[in-house]
Parts: sequence; C-alpha cells; structure tokens
Amino acid sequence: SQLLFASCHRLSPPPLSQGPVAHCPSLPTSAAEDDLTCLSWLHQRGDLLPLQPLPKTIPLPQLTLQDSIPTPHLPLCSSKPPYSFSSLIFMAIEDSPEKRLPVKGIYDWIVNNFPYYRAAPGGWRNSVRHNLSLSKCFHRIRREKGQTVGKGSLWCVSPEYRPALLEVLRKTQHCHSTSSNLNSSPLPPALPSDTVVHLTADQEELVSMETIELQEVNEDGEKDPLTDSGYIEFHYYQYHQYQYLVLPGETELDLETVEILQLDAEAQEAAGSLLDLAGGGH
DNA sequence: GTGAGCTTAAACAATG
DNA sequence: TCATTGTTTAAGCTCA
Repeated sequence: SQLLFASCHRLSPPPLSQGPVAHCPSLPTSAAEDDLTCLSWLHQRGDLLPLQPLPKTIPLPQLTLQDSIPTPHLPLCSSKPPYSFSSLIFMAIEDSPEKRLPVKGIYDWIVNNFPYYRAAPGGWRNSVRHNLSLSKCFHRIRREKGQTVGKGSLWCVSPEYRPALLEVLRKTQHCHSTSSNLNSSPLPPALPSDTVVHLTADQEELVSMETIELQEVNEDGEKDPLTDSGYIEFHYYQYHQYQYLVLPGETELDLETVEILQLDAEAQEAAGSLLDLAGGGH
C-alpha cells in the first residue's frame, strides 16, 4: 500500500529560483510545455507519477512541527499503478523526445517511473510486448539499416488512436483521484483543524505548486535547502517525492485551508493539462 | 449471463 | 549459443 504523510514547516523565505525546486508546469515557460503532446502534467501528479527515477536510499523526511504529526511510514514498496499496460506504453512513448521507443526503452521508462515494476516479477515485460503486438494503438517502425545500436524495432503511437488513449488516461486519472479522496488517499491525511500557521512573506504572491525532488539528509543532519526558507512547506510524500504548496504571506491560515488550496491546485493543473492534451481549447 | 477489455502465462520463431 | 524481441494463443478476471 502507499503510505503517505503530511507535514508543515515554519521556514524563512528563499529565492524560488534557487535550490532543487522545479519550475511549476502549470505556468508554462517554454513552447514545449504548450505542445499538445507534452505529458509533463503527469509529473505534477505526485500521486500518479514521480518526477525522477527513484533514489536507491530512502532518507527520512524532516519534520519540524513538533506535535500532531505522526512519524511517517515510507513507501518502501508502492502499489500497482492504476494504468493499463496500453496507458503505460503510451506515456512512455509520449515522454520520449522523438515519440518513439524500443521495447527496452519502454521497459526502462516504466521501471523508472513506477517503482512497483522494479520489484515485480518479469511477466509484465511479456505483457508489454503482448500489448505492443496486439494493440492497434501502437505500430512498429523498423530501424534504419545504418543503426546498429540495440536490436528490435522502434514503437510509436498510431495517431488515430491517440485521442482514445488520452481519454483512457483521463478517465483513469479521474477515477484514481476520485477514489483517492475517499479511501487510501495518496493525498495528505487530515491535519488538526486547530493548527494555525503564521506566514511571514508577501501576502500578495500567488499560491503556487512546486515540485521538489527528495533531498538526502547527510550524516551531519543538514536540512534540505528549503529548510532555511520562510515558506510553508505543505507536502506529502509519494514515490519518493515531495509535493510542496508554497504559501508566502503573513496571513494566518489554518492547515485545513492550506490542504484545500493544495487539492484545488492539483485538480486545476490536472484538468487543465488534460484539456490541453485533448485539444479542448483550454 | 454475456461480451469487451485487460492481465498473465506460455510457446515459438526471428534476430543480434 | 544465448538473450532479447515479436507474434500468437489461451485462460482467467473485472466490469458494464
């Protein structure tokens, strides 16, 4: 099962451009992110897809709120992803620069992005190949004669089936997020409603979602760079990655409100990205 | 109950 | 020869 936690830090403000904080994909900064083929939204959905391959070691998170926050249980082994093999293959291919991958590349992408398959028996690879062969959604491109690296063909998505694959993905995500709100949620557990957080930075700044790769804590117990920030880290842990909701300002916010803001931001990003992907004129 | 879709397993051929 | 890739068949499961 996926074990999650939430925590809240009282910190001092950092330059947001500094440190390991990734840019927010909901605020496109490049043409690539406007591309309808971009599936970067998946990375924002920390409950669905991690941003980076998993580290081999699992550092303990820093918890500075002294009470009410239970010691987290780390997800040493994640549950099976909600996606069908067709969806996994689709995401893998779409996530590649040239929108085509060899079978090995698809394996690698799945293993890197879904830790479940890292430890799963090898039968899933057979299923991947089975899907590639059987599904009309994918077709094979024979490598050019001059290409000697690797064997086998490159696989790509059949354009006519792309909308259907997107729809399946959208439905999967919707079902996943809906069920997540009801049970075995990948989102943070409820925090004490009477907990009040004092924010210290500019109130006028927009609430934003930030994604940050899990930071190692060294032997001296040094904290990650954000620890010295003045921002609230409201984050949860999924697939070895934290999702942060950064809330500058001096307003007092109860954590229930913070949680709602976080959920809303996630929902908007996911919905907006999917509409973009589907060409819905979002 | 039924069919579609999916997963899993297995066998086998082709290929590097 | 061996591992990987690709194809095909079959059985079982879930769900509408």
